Amino acid sequence: MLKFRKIPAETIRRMPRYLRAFSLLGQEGQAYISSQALAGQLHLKPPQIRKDLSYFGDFGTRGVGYPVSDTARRIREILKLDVAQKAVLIGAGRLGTAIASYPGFAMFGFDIAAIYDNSPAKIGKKLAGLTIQDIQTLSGIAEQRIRLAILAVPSESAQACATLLVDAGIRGILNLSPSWLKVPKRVKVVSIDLAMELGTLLFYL
Amino acid sequence: MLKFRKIPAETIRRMPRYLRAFSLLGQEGQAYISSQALAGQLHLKPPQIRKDLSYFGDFGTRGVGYPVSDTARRIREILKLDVAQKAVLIGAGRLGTAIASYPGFAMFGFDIAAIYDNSPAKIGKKLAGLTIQDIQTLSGIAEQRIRLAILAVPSESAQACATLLVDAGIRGILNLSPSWLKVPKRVKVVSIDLAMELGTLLFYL
DNA sequence: ATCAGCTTGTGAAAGTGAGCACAAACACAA
DNA sequence: TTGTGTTTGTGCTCACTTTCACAAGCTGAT
Repeated sequence: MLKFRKIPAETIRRMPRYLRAFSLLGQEGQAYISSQALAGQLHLKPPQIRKDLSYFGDFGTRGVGYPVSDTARRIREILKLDVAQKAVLIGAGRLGTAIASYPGFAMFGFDIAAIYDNSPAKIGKKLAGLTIQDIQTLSGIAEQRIRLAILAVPSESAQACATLLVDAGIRGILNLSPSWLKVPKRVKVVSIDLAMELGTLLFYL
Repeated sequence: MLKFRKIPAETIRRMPRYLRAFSLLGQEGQAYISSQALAGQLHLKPPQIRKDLSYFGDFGTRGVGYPVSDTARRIREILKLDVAQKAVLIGAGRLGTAIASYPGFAMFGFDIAAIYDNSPAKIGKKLAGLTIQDIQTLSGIAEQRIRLAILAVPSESAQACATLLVDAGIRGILNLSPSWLKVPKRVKVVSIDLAMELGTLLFYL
């Protein structure tokens, strides 16, 4: 039964990992998997997986485990990946190029629908099958119903781009620069800071 | 006074952000900054900053704040960045190329000293001033005293590369593929999973 | 139908981290 | 020297997260 208690942020973060695991198991033709077996693969504890999934309803069958394809489908719905999600990529530099062709997005039915940059040298060129467009024309994406953006620009330009994105109606930003973006509360930002992770590594060295 | 209590992992993760902030303030010529002013910049609460720094000793002066250049220097020591840290990059694909020229590393005195790949088409070519070497010759890095590796290969190859790295004496791995690496306990792994962050974003959309 | 063997879902406990509130300490003015 | 205003360092409390332990429920064999 679906609970109304608040779902922990950490649980949400793990859901894509579960989805990946269930998708892979489905491709291998496995019909069921127990929390214990899955925990072995993902290097988590079994109760954590059970509790995480239970926040969204009763996924499993006692004595049997979790039905692989059905659970994968339900997690896709939870993450809104049952419908193809379009995203816009800002920045066609080296990082943007890498992102544009990142194979990991495809598995999630994730689709980069447009690429923007501010460099005249890049505008008009092709990248991953898309024509790089002028960032000044960004407001045009409003009609395309794109709600997500991936921001792969230097940190100096990050805030300016973020403001443009918000004005263009974007609802979520994946920020790959080490800067904090000031956006309205309705817009969700997730930042990945390479140096931050590297620092962790160095300390424990 | 230096505490002997265990330092929270989350504190460690924030240290590189503090270092970046103090470095920038130093370049601007500011001599002191209070936890309140710094909290405003980093979007944290002042007590968090004070508590984080206090784990490593008494950095500040009451009534004045934190001495910018001195604190930056001490954080560099804590993160072992007072000596230039060499790292090896595995994977010269699009992501590897982006990493090789990522400007964020330079600020931290971080130095990519060698690049390896398994593709005959890439071996021998130049990337960011370095010649791409055959991954089969990876054991050669042992003499160079490189302790860190950045793993930018497809997830299928990640575990095989990680094993090679461990055998070559690497102590820390920054894993950019969405896979869990099985390594001896003495080796520290930090993974960045783009799809995981994206999933978070989608849920809150 | 009953029982043994698993596995899920979950209340409660333990562990971890964040934020408040205040004493201690410093600078500067009178 | 004393007083005012500021800022750090930290004990304590609250909130969040993980883990345990076990009842409830399913399967297949006897």
